[in-house]
Amino acid sequence: MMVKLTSSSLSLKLSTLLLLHLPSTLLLSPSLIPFSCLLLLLLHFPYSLNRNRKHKRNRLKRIISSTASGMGSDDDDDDMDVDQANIAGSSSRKRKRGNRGGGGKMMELFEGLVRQVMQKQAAMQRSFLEALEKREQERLDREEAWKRQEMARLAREHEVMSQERAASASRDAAIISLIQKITGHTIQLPPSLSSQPPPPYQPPPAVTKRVAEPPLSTAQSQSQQPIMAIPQQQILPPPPPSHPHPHQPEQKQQQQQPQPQQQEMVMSSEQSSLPSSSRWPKAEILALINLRSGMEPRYQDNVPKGLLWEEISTSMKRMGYNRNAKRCKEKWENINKYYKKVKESNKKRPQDAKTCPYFHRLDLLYRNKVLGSGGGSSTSGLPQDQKQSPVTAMKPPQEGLVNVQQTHGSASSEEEEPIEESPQGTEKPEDLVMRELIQQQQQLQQQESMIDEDEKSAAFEIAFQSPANRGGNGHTEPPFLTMVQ
DNA sequence: CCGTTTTAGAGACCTCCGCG
DNA sequence: CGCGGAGGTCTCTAAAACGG
Repeated sequence: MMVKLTSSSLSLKLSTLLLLHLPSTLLLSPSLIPFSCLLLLLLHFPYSLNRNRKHKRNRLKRIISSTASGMGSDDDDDDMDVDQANIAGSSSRKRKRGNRGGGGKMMELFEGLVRQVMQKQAAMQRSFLEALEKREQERLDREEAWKRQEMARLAREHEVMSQERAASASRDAAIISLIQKITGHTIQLPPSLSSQPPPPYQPPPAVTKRVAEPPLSTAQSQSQQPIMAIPQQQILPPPPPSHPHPHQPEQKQQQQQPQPQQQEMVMSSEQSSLPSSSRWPKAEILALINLRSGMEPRYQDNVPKGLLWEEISTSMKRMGYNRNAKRCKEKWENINKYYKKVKESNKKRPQDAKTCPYFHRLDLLYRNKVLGSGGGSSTSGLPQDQKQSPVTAMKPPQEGLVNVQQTHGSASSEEEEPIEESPQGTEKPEDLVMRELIQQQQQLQQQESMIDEDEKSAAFEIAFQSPANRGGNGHTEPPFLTMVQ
């Protein structure tokens, strides 16, 4: 009876302990599994006692006593002890002696075992929590280090940007002073640009995007100052109209106009490698207009036109376009013819002017009297608004400045007429180059007398450094500060 | 998406006219 | 009469438009 009570109370304790601790114990420590199996086996005993009380009471006593004696020496042999107790019925007399006081020992034994389990589990929980805390601390340390690195990087970038901005500002100042010295005019800088304080910080993605945009300018692209358009227009390249040697102006142009020529050469390289087809590529037409308009002043006298077209053909061949003089002359007449035809008919042309990209150039040439009565065309068919007096054709530098400011997107209706039908936003780089060339030629005639040779060459260099980098839409910055470097 | 049709741009050639 | 410029016309071609 005492054994029964003891067993039932012990089973209650063990079941509670097992419910509380056994799952985690089993999970955390595989070495404790045999011991847990023993506990489960012990939980089964009350049912057995209830079923066969009379028959199995002695048997239970034997089992418990044998188990207690066996577990004292070796925990691993618990199952074997139970089986041995069941089997060894013949040696019951020996085991009766050892049965006295077995309940108290078992209690102590199981309590000790439970305590061990709980201690082990607590130790494992502590180590687990310590590991978690350690990992969390490491993660926080890494985050802190990364934040510090990011802050340092941003600070470095900001500093570099500030330095670049300062350098470009100093270059601008030097160039503007030089231009003022050359031209004798005081340059009115746009207040938003001249007095613009540097922004406190620009996010790096925007800066990198802007730097990557202009393909030809590398170091100057950071300056991002449309200011540079002003000196470009006030400094004039000197293609001398009355030069004794007809070939030299083109050579000079090609030497001192590296970027536009490079552009055109790149554009024409794939075309010029092959014999020129019947169709004139756009770059070729533009080159023809450029050459023809550039030679116009030299052939206004009694010079035979055959020489002119031979020279143009030679220049075209130098640029990679294989066109003979007859073809050049024919093409020139055709484009003028078509231009006038369209102008007379007032036909609505598509704004993109994809098929006739040189219209605005011709428009400008006619308007500026670069192409006057000669040049394979007459102004008889032109609309009246395109006929201007030579006074308006020879614009002072300030008008050129206005023109370029329009080119760069600033809205100004002061010009007598929009340059052409195409909006400013769709203008292409070569168009800008051509327009600048024309304006430079006009302004040159005015300023030739007041510019000595050294200043002229310097101005020429400055002016021709930039046009190809100005981009077509006015969004890219004109990096004319290449000359400073 | 693909084939066909339409349309405008452009090349080539010719003729006419003015001028020296 | 030769030369240069202008005008006209034919033809080709590429892009746009359109329909199945």
